[in-house]
Amino acid sequence: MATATSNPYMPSNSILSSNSIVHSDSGGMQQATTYRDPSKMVQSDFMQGAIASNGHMLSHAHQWVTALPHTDAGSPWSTAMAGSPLGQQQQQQQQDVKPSVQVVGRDELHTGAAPLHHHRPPHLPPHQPSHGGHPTAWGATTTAHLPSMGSAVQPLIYSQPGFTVNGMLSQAGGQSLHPGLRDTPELVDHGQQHHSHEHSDEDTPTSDDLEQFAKQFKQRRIKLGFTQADVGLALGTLYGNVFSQTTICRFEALQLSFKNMCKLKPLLNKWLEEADSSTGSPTSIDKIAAQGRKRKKRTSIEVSVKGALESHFLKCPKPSAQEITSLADSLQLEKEVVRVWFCNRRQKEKRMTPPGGVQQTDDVYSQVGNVNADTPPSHHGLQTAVQ
DNA sequence: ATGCATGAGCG
DNA sequence: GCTCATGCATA
Repeated sequence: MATATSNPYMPSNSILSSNSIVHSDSGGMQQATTYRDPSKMVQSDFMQGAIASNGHMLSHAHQWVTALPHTDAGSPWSTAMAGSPLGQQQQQQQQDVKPSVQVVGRDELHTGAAPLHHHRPPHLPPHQPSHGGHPTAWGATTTAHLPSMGSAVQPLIYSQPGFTVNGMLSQAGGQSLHPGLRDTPELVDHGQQHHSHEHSDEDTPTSDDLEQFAKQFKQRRIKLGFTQADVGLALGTLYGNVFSQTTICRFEALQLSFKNMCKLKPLLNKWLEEADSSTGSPTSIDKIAAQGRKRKKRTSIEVSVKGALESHFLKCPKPSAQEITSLADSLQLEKEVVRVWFCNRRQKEKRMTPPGGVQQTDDVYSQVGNVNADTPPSHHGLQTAVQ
């Protein structure tokens, strides 16, 4: 596995910060937390790739995992991404890790990809490592947020017209989820998206475009022999923004918000072009070295408890602090856990592909008010088929 | 592939 | 405290 350690980014301060905080959180007794293991290795592309080889994990006991490998490293750009420099990076180590070896997780297999070669997308010298890792409560590294894209650099247009979620719908752009939401600008909306269909990346794509692109993207990616993790890493070397396997996966499955999909599409599109044009050189980026940081152990909520939460959610998606407290109390969960659960549940509601997978039962065909982006359901190919 | 978590922003 | 973008850790 290679945890190489050689990365351009991140010096080595990492390892030291680890433990110390064990912090047993409040109750501590969550009934269901599973204590598993923080394996100490980098999991780079783990699952997707082959689990075969390793796969073992050990278990530790604290709740707060200590030092995990964290790829934050990839995120050097902390806030300063402006233009900085840095560059150099050495790519490479030895490569080919994935394609061939890969036992290939899922997709790759059935689709039949049998990549023999790997190409290596040319890396550009993008980010800079600066980023100070300021230790925060328990850890340190910063998070990877890219200010850059969010605001300045990228030209995105956030449109979020009537997009809302198809599944749940909340008709009209004002979705039911209430408040805050994005600012909801009305900027886009008017004009523009209706006639044009094939926009590539410049204009705001429609849900259909995104769905189509995602599907195509996945196919190409697989054909080329790259895993989702590879792509995420490549984006970092190419553009300075590293993404995890999770994000790529969610993009392909349309499990991101419309806005987020729009933001990522151009990047992935570019990678695609790069990828299929460059045939041949193998590379594999390095997997970033482990970083130390403490993260709360993932709480595992029992099914029955989940059911209860789910049912409360249906009644009230946004419980007040008090309600959360009492709910937490009755379910014997930490308040924070419950709060986060609701946040995540709400977020799920906003994805392009609805939570239950179930779309609104009825009119899938008769769409009503969505003018533009609207829901993909119509012909939704739903990712179900694929993955 | 997904569940729970973190953290930047924004009130 | 929420939303939103993201990701570690998991199943």
